[in-house]
Amino acid sequence: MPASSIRARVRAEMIDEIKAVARRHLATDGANLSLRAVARDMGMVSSAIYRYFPSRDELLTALILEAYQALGDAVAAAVAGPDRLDLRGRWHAACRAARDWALAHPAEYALLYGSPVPGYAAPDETVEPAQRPPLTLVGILRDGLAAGRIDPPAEVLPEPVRADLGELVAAFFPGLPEALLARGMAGWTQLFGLISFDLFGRLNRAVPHRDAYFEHQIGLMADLMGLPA
Amino acid sequence: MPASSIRARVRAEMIDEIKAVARRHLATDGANLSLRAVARDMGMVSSAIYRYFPSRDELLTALILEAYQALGDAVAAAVAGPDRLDLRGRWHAACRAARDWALAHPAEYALLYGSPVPGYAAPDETVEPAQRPPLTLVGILRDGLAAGRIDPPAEVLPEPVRADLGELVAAFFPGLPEALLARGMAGWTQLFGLISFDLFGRLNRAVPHRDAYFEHQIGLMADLMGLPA
DNA sequence: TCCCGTCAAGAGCACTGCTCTCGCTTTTGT
DNA sequence: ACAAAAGCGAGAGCAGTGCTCTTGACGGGA
Repeated sequence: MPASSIRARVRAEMIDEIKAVARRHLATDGANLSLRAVARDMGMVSSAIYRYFPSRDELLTALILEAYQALGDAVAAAVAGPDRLDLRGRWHAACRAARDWALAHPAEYALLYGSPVPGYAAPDETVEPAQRPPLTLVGILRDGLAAGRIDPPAEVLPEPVRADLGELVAAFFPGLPEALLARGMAGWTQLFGLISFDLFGRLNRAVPHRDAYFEHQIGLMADLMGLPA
Repeated sequence: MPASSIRARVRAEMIDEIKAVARRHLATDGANLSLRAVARDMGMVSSAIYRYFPSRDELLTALILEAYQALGDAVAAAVAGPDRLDLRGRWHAACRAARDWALAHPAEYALLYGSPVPGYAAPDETVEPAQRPPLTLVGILRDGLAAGRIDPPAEVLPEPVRADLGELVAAFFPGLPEALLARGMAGWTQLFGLISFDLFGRLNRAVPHRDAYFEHQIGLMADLMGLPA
């Protein structure tokens, strides 16, 4: 008796192939990719797809999970590249990795960070992978603070904000000043905004040299977060 | 002979009603609203809609244009409220107006700033209205600089960035230092990111008090842009 | 060997955007 | 005032969609 029966093996390969074909369709059709078209591309009848994914939304969820995984891995790998205390280098590397991944997989990025798909509600299993990129970014600040290379911001946060961020600090970065977390989240927000504007064509006419623009704007946020030059 | 014939009057009313019904459907169906459903809601047959909008995309374009107009008006009105030299007040008012409009019209905001609709290419007529909000925001910086209340940033921009932003400066804000424009665009990017994260549910679990969070993060960007307290 | 579970296939339902034709009414030109 | 032209709603129809259900064939565990 094989550890995985022939059936199970074939089934796993089928699922992988469906996801691969669906990813291709995602690039042209966005979130309303067609199961029938995927089935056609695979030489099967549409109803057969439902043996592997009980609905179109489940297929979407699988693609979303894989995309989060890929983006999270890319950012994590980038952040681990430079010396641990080269804060600015790590910040830039992480941001660049996120943007590069997005430019290489625009449809998947849009699926993750674009408008929510009308009838679709992201299941809970997506929340943890979705948190990885911002957590990785803020991790740079944690490291810098621990090494004494970042001075925590002087400002005191107004109350409801401090309490909310305090919960996040307690859960993910014990000891991190809330004001520093706030600046880290600003950096993450800016990164998302820069990538989205770029990808969704908002800079098309205005800024021809988008790589350089991105690097500079990312550097501005590094200043705001207090990363030493 | 009436200045506008009965037919023309009825036609204009029809177009308005179609847009109104479509806006309602937008809220539930997002960008894939259905012409047939709109027609059903109006008690007509689907083919009749095509007398008024030659395609679904044209209807979308009309909705997009009106949405840009509404958002642009809201931001412009907010910016004109406070004293002209109350830079921080104007910045906060403008950002708040944009967010309020987005929260009141989430589907329309998603149409403007969410993932691009798959088969749809925004016609040229949308580019000017799309520029209004950021131009209004940077206008605050122009006013502050002219009044001597903002010190232009000390940094020198790396070359391709300076040249690109120089074109924008020449076109829209003659005399404005490119570095200041860069910071204004960072503010606009951050505003878009904050609203999107809020609207697309990315803060749901993490930040319960989103109004206060928004105000604080917007204030951070005011600091970055050099707005005096 | 037998039988149960899995599979692909096909038909079918309700829906979509869009086109075309058919009559009817309003507007326009003479 | 009358006819031609243009605008209009209704309906049928085409190709496509997600999804369900039934049918028949095949493989693997007992």
